Amino acid sequence: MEYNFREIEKKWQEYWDANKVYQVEEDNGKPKYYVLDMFPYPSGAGLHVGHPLGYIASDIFSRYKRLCGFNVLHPMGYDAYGLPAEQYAIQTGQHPYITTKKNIERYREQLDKIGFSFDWNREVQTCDPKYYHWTQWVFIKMFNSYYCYDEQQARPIEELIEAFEQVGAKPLHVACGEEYNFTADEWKAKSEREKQEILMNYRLAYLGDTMVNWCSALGTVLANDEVINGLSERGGYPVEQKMMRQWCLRVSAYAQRLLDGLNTIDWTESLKETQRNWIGRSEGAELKFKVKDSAVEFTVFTTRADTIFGVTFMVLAPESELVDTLTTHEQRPEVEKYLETTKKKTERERIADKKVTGVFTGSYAINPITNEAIPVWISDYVLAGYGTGAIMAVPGHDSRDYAFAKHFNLPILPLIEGCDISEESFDAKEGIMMNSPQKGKETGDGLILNGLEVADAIARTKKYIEDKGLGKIKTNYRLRDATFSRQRYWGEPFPIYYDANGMPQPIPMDKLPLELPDVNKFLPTETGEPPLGRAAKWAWDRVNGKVVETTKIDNQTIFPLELNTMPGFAGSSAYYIRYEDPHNDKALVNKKINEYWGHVDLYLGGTEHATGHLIYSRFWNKFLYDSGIIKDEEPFQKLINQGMIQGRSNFVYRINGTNTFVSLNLKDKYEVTPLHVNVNIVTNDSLDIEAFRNWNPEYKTAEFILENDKYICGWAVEKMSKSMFNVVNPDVIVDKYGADTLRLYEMFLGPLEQSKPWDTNGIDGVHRFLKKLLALFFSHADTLNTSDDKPTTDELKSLHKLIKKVSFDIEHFSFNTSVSAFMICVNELTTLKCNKREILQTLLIVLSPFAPHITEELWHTLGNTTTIVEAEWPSYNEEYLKEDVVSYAVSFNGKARFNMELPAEMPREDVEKAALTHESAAKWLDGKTPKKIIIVPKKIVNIVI
RNA sequence: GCUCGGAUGGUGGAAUGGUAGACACGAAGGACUUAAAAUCCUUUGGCCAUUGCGGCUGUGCGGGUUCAAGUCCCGCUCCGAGUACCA
Repeated sequence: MEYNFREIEKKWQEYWDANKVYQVEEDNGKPKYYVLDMFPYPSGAGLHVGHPLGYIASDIFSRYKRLCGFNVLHPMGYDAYGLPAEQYAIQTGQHPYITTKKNIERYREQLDKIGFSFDWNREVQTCDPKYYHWTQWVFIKMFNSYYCYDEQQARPIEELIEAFEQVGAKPLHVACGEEYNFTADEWKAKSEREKQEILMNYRLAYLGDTMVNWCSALGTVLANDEVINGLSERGGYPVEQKMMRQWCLRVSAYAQRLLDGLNTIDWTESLKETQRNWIGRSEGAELKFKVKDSAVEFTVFTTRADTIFGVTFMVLAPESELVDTLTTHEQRPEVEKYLETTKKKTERERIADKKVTGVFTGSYAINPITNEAIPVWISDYVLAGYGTGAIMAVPGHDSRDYAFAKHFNLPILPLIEGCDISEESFDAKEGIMMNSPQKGKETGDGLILNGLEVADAIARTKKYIEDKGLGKIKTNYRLRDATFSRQRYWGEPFPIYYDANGMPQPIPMDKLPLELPDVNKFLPTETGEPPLGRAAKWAWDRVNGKVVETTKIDNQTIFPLELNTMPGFAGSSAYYIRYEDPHNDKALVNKKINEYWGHVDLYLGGTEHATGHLIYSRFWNKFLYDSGIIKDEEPFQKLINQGMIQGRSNFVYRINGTNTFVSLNLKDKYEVTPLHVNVNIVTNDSLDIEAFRNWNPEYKTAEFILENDKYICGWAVEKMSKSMFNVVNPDVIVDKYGADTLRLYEMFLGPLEQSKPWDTNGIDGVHRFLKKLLALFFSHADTLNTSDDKPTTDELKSLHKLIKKVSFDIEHFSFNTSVSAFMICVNELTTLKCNKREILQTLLIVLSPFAPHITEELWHTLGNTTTIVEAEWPSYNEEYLKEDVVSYAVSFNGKARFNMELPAEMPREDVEKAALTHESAAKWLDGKTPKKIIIVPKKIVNIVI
């Protein structure tokens, strides 16, 4: 029987498509299960062999859940806004929409070949106005909301206005960018414009002057997670800090809930840890310092309140507003010179430059506990964006303060008994306090920490600070608000126009979507405005509620529209919700439908989204939850990170100065240069010499020194990339071996969550397995050769062992060992010459999630008229797994020595006796009486001598 | 620096504290064949013995707990990932 996978796979893919086999609807009679893959950005290179890894795993799981009786939602779509299409547009003038559309078609073609069970009826594309309608809608809702800490949720902004009118700002406990203390009367006295400006500090989507990561090469700002080591994630261009007026999302308001939520979801510990670090909660205290001979006061944040007696100087960030106030006349020239040099440095240079720099302000601060005057310095090692932008420096116990003190010759005071600070600071939070206060410097009813453990000293000091009103206990988070503006064309337009006061106003919800306008070029304008500044038709007619020509702007009825667009994560933050109800043009999602599908039960994707998409999406989701739009607070219940597939590059070795190539194991005899060779012309590390000659004209006349008549290539694991010639397309594999082989092989490669190189060396084994499977069904004459006889015990044993193993493995995402189990089972059945219909039929069901095409084909060959998708997952029967005869391993002092076969039901004493009287036992016992005999359920008899 | 992973044959990788190396690749030998492909069979961690069918050793290194450790505990080494002037 020939395994004609091309014909089989084409036939069933067409059948599933024509009969809408994988379309799902809400069904209250069945439990739901939602399996989601991170949707891909459709790049021009197409899918490589790494992409489908997660998709195959999730598809296996979906198919399994379906067979178990769940109503499975398993959709797919495209994250279609992104930089590459726009960069390509800038270079070629081709509209990003065209590029994107073409790439999506290619992706779809590649995906279809692998036989996924996606419900394509639910496909979404983030660049589709019908989709981004709801991205814009959520943005307006965020604009019209603020965050209330008392209720721990987002509330409509009208409630805040009402509170201002009744009690003013001071008593409110809400998230805001700037602290206000106005009274209700003061609020009422403010102008409309002033009110709007104040409200902007409370909105969850707000326009704010913030330090942004500005990338001039890309001409846009970037979010924190898009910057890696001071370079842009895309392209690796330098990024500098710049003050800009930008749209931001108040993600920081949700910091605590984002942290708490991690305890309720089933993610890997390492991913949760990454998010915890990113959120960066730190508990400490804010402490007020008075400035000597001045009314000025400023606050610092510290987690080490216990070190207050070791503060020998203060440091301000260069960007701090206090710099100007605290700089004395004499110091001003020097300070200004310093500010000038730090401003010129990019973030990257600041980090890279390990040199200690700083300047004295001329002012002194008063330590609120010791009342000592200490100098205030400025240095760029203090960040403006964290805490208060000012610190109390404790050089004895902080390495950065230590380096600074050493450099500028400032005093260093040890505070912990027995610590050695002659070479470096003692940063550990442990030990017994001393010098707190120093001998002879005790004050009145002062604080005494000497003799306390650090942890107790921190607690005591915090309490003292609060009791005396010197400051307050404070929790800080590292998590910043997300900058939400991009100076780009290919993104969602903001549904915002600017009124006569220059204040942003959302366009009415019922006028959404606000469609992305056409532009003649995709670059920023000559005056430096974003590309949307080129749009001819990009002004808002408030009266008629529509977009009109830009030339008509009069700031009376026609207003300018926002020129920025939204970042990549805007469209990917709620796509999972949209899949639930993708065609709804009245709401993001119908409430009843969301009641049914709820959150994603299983989410599969790469770790690279840990601090980007997976934070934003959780934030976005919590906001929608607060607004009563969806029912679950956490979007992704269980999350599995599939590992990356790396490339496995092949090398040929050219003898220097010749066009002769020498095989791997002979290369040491020559002076050679290794060269990358296209992995697609190498099989099992053996080079296809003809293909190599044709690959590149340079090698047309190449000569070879072979070993065993073969040219063996060297190899290395590298990133999969075009330049290494190691990119493997899934289609190539599908054409050569079929989709079922690809699916099985990708799973067989190793544990799902582990990164591993793509290596086709073992693919023949998996392909062979499918051929063996076919052979079980057919006689040599290509005719179906199955029997309706009752299966034997051995056959049932083999089958039930398989069902048990595969069920367990799928639930635990251990797909690689499942594939092994199939191979073992088919080998056993082949040995048993099993052709029993009952056995084979069940085998097909269990295999079908992994290899849907061939199982479907055989399923029908056996005479079934429904698809295998409608079958029922079999349960296993322990009865069949019992053994009649048990093989015991007999060990002496834990070391196994011999085996013996005994009836399964034999009592313990008889097993012991059999072990001791076994002919092989005498040698090990050597006449001694055993001290102890242990029989464990694992069929091991351990005899302790 | 900090946090989290990981280390098992020539290779990818199996092993709820219980016969380490399942399964697969590769390699070697053999069968079929004029030959090749395909297919099938045998061997395959290392060392020794292979005209005694056995012995020793072995999961990065050093200790420990246990009748029994790849697995648990303590201390290292190396590799990978994330993160970093976060006070």
